[in-house]
Amino acid sequence: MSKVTLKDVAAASGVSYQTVSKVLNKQATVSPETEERIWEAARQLHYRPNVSARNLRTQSSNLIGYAWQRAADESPRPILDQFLYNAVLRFEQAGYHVLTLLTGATEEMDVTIYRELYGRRQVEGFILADTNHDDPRIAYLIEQNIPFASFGRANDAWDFCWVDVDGRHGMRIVVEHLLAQGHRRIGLITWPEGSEAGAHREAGYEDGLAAAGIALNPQWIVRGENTVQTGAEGTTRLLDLPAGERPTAVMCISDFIAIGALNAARAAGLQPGPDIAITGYDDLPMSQFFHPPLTTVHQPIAEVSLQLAELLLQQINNKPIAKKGILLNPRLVVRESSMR
Amino acid sequence: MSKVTLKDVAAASGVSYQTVSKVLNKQATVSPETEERIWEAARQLHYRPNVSARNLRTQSSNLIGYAWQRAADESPRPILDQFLYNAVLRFEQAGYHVLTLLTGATEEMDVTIYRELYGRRQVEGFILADTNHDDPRIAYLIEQNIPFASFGRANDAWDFCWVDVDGRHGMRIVVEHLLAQGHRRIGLITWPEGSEAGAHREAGYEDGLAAAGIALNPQWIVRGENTVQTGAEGTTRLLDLPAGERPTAVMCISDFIAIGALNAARAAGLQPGPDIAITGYDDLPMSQFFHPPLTTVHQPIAEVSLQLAELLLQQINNKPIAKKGILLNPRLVVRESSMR
DNA sequence: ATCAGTATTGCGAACGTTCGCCCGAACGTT
DNA sequence: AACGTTCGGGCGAACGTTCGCAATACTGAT
Repeated sequence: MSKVTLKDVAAASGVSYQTVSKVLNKQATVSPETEERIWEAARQLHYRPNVSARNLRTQSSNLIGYAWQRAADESPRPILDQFLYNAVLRFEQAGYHVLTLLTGATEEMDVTIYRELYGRRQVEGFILADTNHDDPRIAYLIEQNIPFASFGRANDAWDFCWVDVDGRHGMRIVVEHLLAQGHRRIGLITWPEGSEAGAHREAGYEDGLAAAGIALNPQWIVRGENTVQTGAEGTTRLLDLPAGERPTAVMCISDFIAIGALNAARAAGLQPGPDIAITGYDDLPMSQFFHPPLTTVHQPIAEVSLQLAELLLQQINNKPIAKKGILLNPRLVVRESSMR
Repeated sequence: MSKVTLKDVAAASGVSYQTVSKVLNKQATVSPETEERIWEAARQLHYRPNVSARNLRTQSSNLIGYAWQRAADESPRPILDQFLYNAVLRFEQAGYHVLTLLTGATEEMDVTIYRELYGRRQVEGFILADTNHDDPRIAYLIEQNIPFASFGRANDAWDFCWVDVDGRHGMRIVVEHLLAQGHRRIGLITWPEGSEAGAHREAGYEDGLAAAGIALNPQWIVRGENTVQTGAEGTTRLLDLPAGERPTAVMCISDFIAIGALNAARAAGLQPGPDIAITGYDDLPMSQFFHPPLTTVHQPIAEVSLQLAELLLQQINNKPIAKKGILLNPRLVVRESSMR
């Protein structure tokens, strides 16, 4: 049971072990009889190639690294899990496996794990997520010329492979939907400044208002971490504005925040939908079951991971890459939380 | 930049490459000066050991396989993600990395992926989740004597390493809580028969009723897949029972089902909590933000993954194992959905 | 009968480590 | 002055593949 090698198969079928290797890799010109004999022996002995030996010889590993970033607050990220699932799916089709790494809290340390894994030839490339402006990981990977592709953009000047969902467009269509519902005073609960994705989505909010000729009111914008509590406190603050300035609709930059907004609105005696419109962003699996069901923006996650995998595989195999950056469109999902 | 090997470091420091290996692995008796010279050269040249070569020589891979099962309905499993995160954390501390595999829909095919990966010496062991009675994967791994540890039990007669959360106890404390609230007619919405975890939880439900001297009413038990819809339909069915038999409390076997129950109860004009008690199981991150917040059972997931990793590492390193099965206690989390 | 040409298979080498054993020199001991 | 001991380090071998080229046998044509 222990370990059967090429030599064992060779001995069993009466040829040299190198010939066995060639036959098993379908790159030999041998007589049909010996070929069958070899295959039969391999089957009988349950031969499996040793990946370490193969990798050493071929100077490859067929492994992709994906570093999982976990926020300090332990909040899970259903989006990323779905993302990971689909990426793994694509990579396995291409004969690659995915190594799941963990990345610490400190940004500086991040780079070491990429450096080590690639330096040791353990992985052939990386998939990144949760990227940000001036992301040190991206800077490092570009500089070292290490194959990678990221979910999310970074600095515009940097030249690398990425796939992103157009948050600017996503937020804009939310605004347009709310305008169509007759809303004129629209609040926004968003993340702290400094987030690349956040900046794009905020731009979409501004675009939408500007297109409708509505002047931006700074008091309509509230910031906080990506928590339910932020949504609750932000909504309370917006509702405390004087009647003439108080928003009749609240856009949240994530479903997580939106659920806090829903709760706070109800606590204030308002029924989300008829009394105040509330929208989210991400379309978490649960969001359709909130009370009321949440209007939100759905991102084509499966498509993102597919394209990302494609980009990375092309780099690894030195294929020409048509377009390094791919921007996908999200889709508005209207539910009761924004219907009068 | 390409690839610097032991020989390069040896040439730079004027010793044989085997000596460099020993020094870098801290198992050499050399003079302090040469040692420092070697380290310095390794640092300057950015030497990183080639894992394939090392693995080939040492007959190890320092890799653990974890096969991710995805339900056909695409529903994500936040619990499992949290589980995976903590397991990876522990393994990385021990110098292992985790390979994330995908497992198809068909149960038979499952075994091949385990067979291949272990046979090719790509991984040294496996972590399993979502186990069931007569699980073919477990049967195979036991038979082949492949190191593994599973989240969840299987057949009692099988001897293998597992960690589980005591669902029987979990459901029982829910019953006791409801009894204390004055409920006597308690419904149960559960999975289809044939689930190991389901059977344990159902037993806890029965235990609790029996201890209180309440006869089990078959009509109180409704079954369906693990979806929100099941919860909604099940609740409606329970509420349709004649007044004398109609449950005043509905226990759900998962939070997913419970959210459907909450919605259906409200749709029937009942306020969850005062009018009808509803409980879940799992304590999803979102559950505390439902409307009303959901009473549920919290599982010590981080502890589960820690113990699981420990069990697997002990097997791999041929350490003696004190206890092959570890049963952890869950914790009741009382929220408004079950408070009058 | 000789020769080129092709079909089949063998062989040496290399990928980059780790491990056990050997060897020379320096040391102190009897 | 001869003899173990220890220290510092070198050397051969092996882990299991893949790959290019060499070698043999067999085919058909001249």
